[in-house]
Amino acid sequence: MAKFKLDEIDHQILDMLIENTRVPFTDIAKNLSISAGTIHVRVKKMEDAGIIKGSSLTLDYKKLGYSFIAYVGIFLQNTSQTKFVLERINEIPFVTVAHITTGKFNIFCKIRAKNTEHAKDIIFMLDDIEGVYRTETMISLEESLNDKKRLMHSIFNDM
Amino acid sequence: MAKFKLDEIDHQILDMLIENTRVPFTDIAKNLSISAGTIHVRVKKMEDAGIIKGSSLTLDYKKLGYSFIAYVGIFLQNTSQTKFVLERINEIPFVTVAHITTGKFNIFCKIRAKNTEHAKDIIFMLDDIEGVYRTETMISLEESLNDKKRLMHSIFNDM
DNA sequence: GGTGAAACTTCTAATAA
DNA sequence: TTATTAGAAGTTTCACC
Repeated sequence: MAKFKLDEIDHQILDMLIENTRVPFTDIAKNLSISAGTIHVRVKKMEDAGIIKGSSLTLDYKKLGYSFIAYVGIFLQNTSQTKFVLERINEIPFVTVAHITTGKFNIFCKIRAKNTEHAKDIIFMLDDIEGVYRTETMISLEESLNDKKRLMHSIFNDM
Repeated sequence: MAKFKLDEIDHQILDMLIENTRVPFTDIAKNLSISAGTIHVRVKKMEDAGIIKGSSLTLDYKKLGYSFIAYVGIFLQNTSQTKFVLERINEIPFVTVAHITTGKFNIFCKIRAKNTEHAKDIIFMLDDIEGVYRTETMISLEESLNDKKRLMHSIFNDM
């Protein structure tokens, strides 16, 4: 996958959009002292290049009653079942992300649940998938998300 | 944390905004056959309630040259150092999320790097934090993200 | 590459129902 | 709570640097 070249202006545009995707292009334009038309063209270019894949809301799942997070490591009976099991896992909506991994586990996923009771149901669903040998759960007591903007700065300064 | 009540209309508004935060309110209004003003009021209400915490871009990190993902489990010498170590971890921009966990590890984090060489540097940084006893790395060979919209449907239908 | 202005679209807040 | 409305604001295109 080729590395796409972003210049300082692209980077500053991304910086503002990362914080708030609905910030008006006119505001970005004022901030960077360039025209709104240019912002539009550059954002479009980054979208066309696939750098910007989309945008999404950040929701407060705790307020929605989903405050339980856990990671579940999955051991398979046989690695040939990886694809099949992964597909089954992805059918469970409360699994937010799944990885095929090297190391201890064959598959590794993150779940978001209402509470321990609900998490238990989800883990049992994972255990019940054909080909799953056993699972190992790590409950998150506290999540701390890192700043996306800071990651982008690091990426950018490395280019 | 109280569970916030969303009705069917709120839910459908979120559905559209989750897919694309810049979708015009007039489009949402047309889709739901209600006025754009109402969309505006409802979105504002969800923002005020903190349900919508913000919005962010989905970027293609692979295209930016960052295709390496790994999870790192951290064992501490002493759990009293948890807060201190977590703070040091959060200073590393390539750590995208960190959790205090029960189970095998004391702290568990996800890193995003350019390649194995770069990942090695990050893991060494983690190892070098005062209070870290040892780390265990799981490399992601393939990541599959679950659909946010589907999670919201499950949450919504459960209300 | 970028600008600036025109034409078009969307937002937002006040008012009314 | 929702709809309407109208002025303000934002987006997008395009001729021209």
